[in-house]
Amino acid sequence: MAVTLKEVAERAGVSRSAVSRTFTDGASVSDKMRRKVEKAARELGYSPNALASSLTTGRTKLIGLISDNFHNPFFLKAFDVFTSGLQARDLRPLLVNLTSMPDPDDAVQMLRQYSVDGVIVASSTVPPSFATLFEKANIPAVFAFARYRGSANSNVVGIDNEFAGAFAARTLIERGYRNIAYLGGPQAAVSTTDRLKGFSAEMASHGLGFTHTFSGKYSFQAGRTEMLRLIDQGDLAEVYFGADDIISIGALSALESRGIRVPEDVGILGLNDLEMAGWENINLTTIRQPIGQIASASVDLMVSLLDEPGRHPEARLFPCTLIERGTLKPLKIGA
Amino acid sequence: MAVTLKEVAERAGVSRSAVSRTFTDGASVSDKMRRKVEKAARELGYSPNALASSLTTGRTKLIGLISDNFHNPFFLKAFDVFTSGLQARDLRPLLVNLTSMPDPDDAVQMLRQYSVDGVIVASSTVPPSFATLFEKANIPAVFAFARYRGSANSNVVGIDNEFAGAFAARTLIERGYRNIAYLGGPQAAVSTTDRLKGFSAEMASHGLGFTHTFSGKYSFQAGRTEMLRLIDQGDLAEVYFGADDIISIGALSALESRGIRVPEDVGILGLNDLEMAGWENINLTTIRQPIGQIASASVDLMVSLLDEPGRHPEARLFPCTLIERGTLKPLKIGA
DNA sequence: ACAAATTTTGCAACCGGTTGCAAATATGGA
DNA sequence: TCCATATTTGCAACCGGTTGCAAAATTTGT
Repeated sequence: MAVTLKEVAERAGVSRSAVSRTFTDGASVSDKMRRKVEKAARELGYSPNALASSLTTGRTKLIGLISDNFHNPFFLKAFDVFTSGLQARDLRPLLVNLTSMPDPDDAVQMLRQYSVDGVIVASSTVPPSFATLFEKANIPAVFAFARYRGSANSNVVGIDNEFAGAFAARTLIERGYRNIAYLGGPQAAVSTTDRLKGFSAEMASHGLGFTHTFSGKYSFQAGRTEMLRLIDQGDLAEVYFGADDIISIGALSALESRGIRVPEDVGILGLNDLEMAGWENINLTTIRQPIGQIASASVDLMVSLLDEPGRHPEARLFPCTLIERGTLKPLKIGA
Repeated sequence: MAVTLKEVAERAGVSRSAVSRTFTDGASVSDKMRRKVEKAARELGYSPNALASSLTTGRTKLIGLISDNFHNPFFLKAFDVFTSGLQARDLRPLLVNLTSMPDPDDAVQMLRQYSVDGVIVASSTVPPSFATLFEKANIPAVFAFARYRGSANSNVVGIDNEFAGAFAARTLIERGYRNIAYLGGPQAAVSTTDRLKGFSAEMASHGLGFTHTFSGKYSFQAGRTEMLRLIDQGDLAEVYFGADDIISIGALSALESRGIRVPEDVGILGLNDLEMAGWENINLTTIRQPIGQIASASVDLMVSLLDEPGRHPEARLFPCTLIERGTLKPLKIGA
């Protein structure tokens, strides 16, 4: 159907190799030849078949982009940066939606079949099997928004979730809160559990206890439902650290719908700094995770991995900062 | 690097064709043979190379998914449905972010090189060149959330934007509003201009005039900025139809930040019914565009196109419904 | 103008599969 | 049991490119 190299060669009256060479840069072709071939190619509307060439070159320029979070708006930004970053480097994202796969390991299998050059896993609820499966398949993998295992044995880009949890606890304590609670995302998400771990350690180091609960998903509804449950159960804490903005915004909505004032009656601290957190009608105080930087660094790391196959696994962690808005009582000056 | 068909054939002591056949269903292989081959394949960890086979079969099962809207959360939902729908049908989405391409036509070129079986264009600001380019390249294309041209000469799935605009006007007029304005998205988006067209016609048929302005993008900030401009310019209308929820929510935020009450001082009507529109802290009255259905129908249509190449172009349009929330004054009973 | 060095070109094998066709094997009927 | 028929298997060519190698053409030096 499509025009092939052979047809171009015939029309230009040259060998197939010659045509191939004019379309691979760095190959030796005379100007005369190049012009002849380009003319024929233009006339025929030829464009080389990337997949056929991948067969011999061993590179498809396909990068698997795996995610399982299509409910948190956070990922739209991430997708934007991932895709434009990959494209800018002449790589193409093959998107995999883990949510709708019966067995997550099928994703690995599928990406193998499509000979992707590498994989970016953008998820914090990723099955632990992934790292080893990709390693066994010899596919370089970058885990974005994932857990940093201390001894970096896989490529990780993100924040230090334990640190972020501790930072949250410290922030709340500094604000004078004592009756503090942790409102997590899904228990299966390493982001939620690691943040809890750091949060817990920091609380303990101040001699404070706290309660914690989980929402089933990283979604508005999950956060809202969980907070409604807490309200109905009575005995609210003075402040909640929601392990993600989308959870926190859901919680905020639950509080509002029950007439509980924020931050006067209950405080909320989020994490992420979603665009929505800054909307006037939400105005959530939160800890900022630099989403764009993380996505962008993940692509950079992927490219390094491709250039330098034997490379040591590396973790790239970014700092978090507090974004002061309206859902926490202010820091008392001089307190 | 990876295990090939040939190695499996050697280990199983059979021909390469035999191995190929056990992995393509509908091929004639005896049970004995199948078992032998599967055993060898399992031992070697073989998985067939989808790209190599595409070379002879002419099908890659790759579907280009083109979009240029990575700011409107609306698309996250769309992506979710697109990707899971495609996966469920054994197709793989190759994502293209138009925003970051210097020349949109490059996208077509790229997708040709990767021999995609089809393309889903999810955008309402798509260059008109696309339809013809894909047709010339003989790649079936579905335009989701796009303009329905009356005489369907391309495959379109979405809503009837002119009708939706008229519906909006009618709704506002029924509510007793007379000083009405239209707050559009980007002028380049056919969704914005078509909605305006229908809106305009309906207003005219009631003998009413109205003003309209555009926001540069479909984004919160664009809507907010434009509404701030309108406020500062003085002379606000009684009600605004925001051509998209994200624009409307931005406008809402602008009004709130200036102490203008909604719906008492100014009314807002959105379009889309984003998840956020339903959040208590936003509570936007809006016209619902069935995003999931549209995405899902787009995938269905794509599959039909693949099964039946000579098929006539078709438009699938979905109805819109009003979602009553808190940003419009109520319909007076018996009025 | 000629030989040596350099560049350009084409041949042919290969990448990892598929598939039409004919040979080989299995099945059924009498 | 033997032959006709149906099924399974392997051969070899092909899909659309790439690439090592040697032959052909060009450039360089003198």
